[in-house]
Amino acid sequence: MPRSRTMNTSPVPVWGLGFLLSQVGAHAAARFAERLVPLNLTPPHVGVLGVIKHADGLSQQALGEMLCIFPSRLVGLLDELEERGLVERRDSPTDRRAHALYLTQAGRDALEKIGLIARELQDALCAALNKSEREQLAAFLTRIAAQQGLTSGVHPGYRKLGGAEPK
Amino acid sequence: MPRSRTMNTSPVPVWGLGFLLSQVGAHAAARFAERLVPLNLTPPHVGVLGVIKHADGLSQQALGEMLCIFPSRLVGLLDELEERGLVERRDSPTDRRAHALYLTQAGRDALEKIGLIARELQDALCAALNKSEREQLAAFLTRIAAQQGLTSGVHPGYRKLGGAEPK
DNA sequence: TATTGTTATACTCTATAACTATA
DNA sequence: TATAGTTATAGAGTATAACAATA
Repeated sequence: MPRSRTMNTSPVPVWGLGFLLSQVGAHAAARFAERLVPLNLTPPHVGVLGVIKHADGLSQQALGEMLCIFPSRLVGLLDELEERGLVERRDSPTDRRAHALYLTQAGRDALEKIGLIARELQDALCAALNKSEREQLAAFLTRIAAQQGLTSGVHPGYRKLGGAEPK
Repeated sequence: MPRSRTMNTSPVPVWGLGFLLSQVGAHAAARFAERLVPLNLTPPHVGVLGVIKHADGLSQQALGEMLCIFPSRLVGLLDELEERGLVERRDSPTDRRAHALYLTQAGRDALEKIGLIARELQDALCAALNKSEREQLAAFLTRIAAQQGLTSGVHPGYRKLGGAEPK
């Protein structure tokens, strides 16, 4: 009886594709967080920056809904980003209760660096795959994400509660 | 200029394959945890059960090293599994300080149910892919996991600190 | 003196609730 | 009366440190 080509040398059972997705995904997330440390940022910070970049002037309320982050949590994240000079809270022109969020130049620069980090990480993670395999993998994951109702750019790890989607 | 087939309808930027892996992986993990709730178990519990099944009689020390879990944390996890009647702490025959860990019949039954849950989840997660695509995806992820030094069955989420591998 | 498992404590992250000021 | 943002508080999960029994 022939052994399978990918022999299991581990002391523990294999839980299938679900486990594999989760395992590799957690690894990717950990490596990303690691590479953000020199920038003094965390993945949720990056999520916030990314949304503001593409929706300049939005309110904290709107931002929280997009990322499924509680308003109270956003306060801290934005405080940190503002301290570091990456984000500005301006007064909303239409509602004196609300803030309008903007990236500073430093914020845009940081996003550039983050994009570079993400590309380097992608290369490192996919070292085992050639170009066409990477494209296939991306296509598979994109289809899964779409079918599962995941929103592009919204990480379940930002979420409040069980990973609900933004409205 | 033709639009790509997988149009990005999101309010936020796409961070590439690393983000996609992490996003889909976190989703898979959340859905798995969700399906474990009726069994009154969490993913770390499952990791522990899986290792004990394949290394009956091992010590807490050894178990912790395999899963990269701190001994003090293991105490709580094992307390819960013992309370639920899934695991037994017997006296080690060779070292009166140590415990030898064993699954009960209920523990083995629970692992059966968990296996079923994992297979159902896999089907749900991969609804967008046909059989051969799932196999390709599994092959890609297995290669990535191997190249990245991940140990089969050891989830980075169990880990102490930055996702180090077991010795 | 080192190691096994335990307990007690602290720390990090996130959610909940209460509050202020506007609308 | 409801909403935007804030503050204060609490909870979950995990790491660190100190400890008793045994090696």
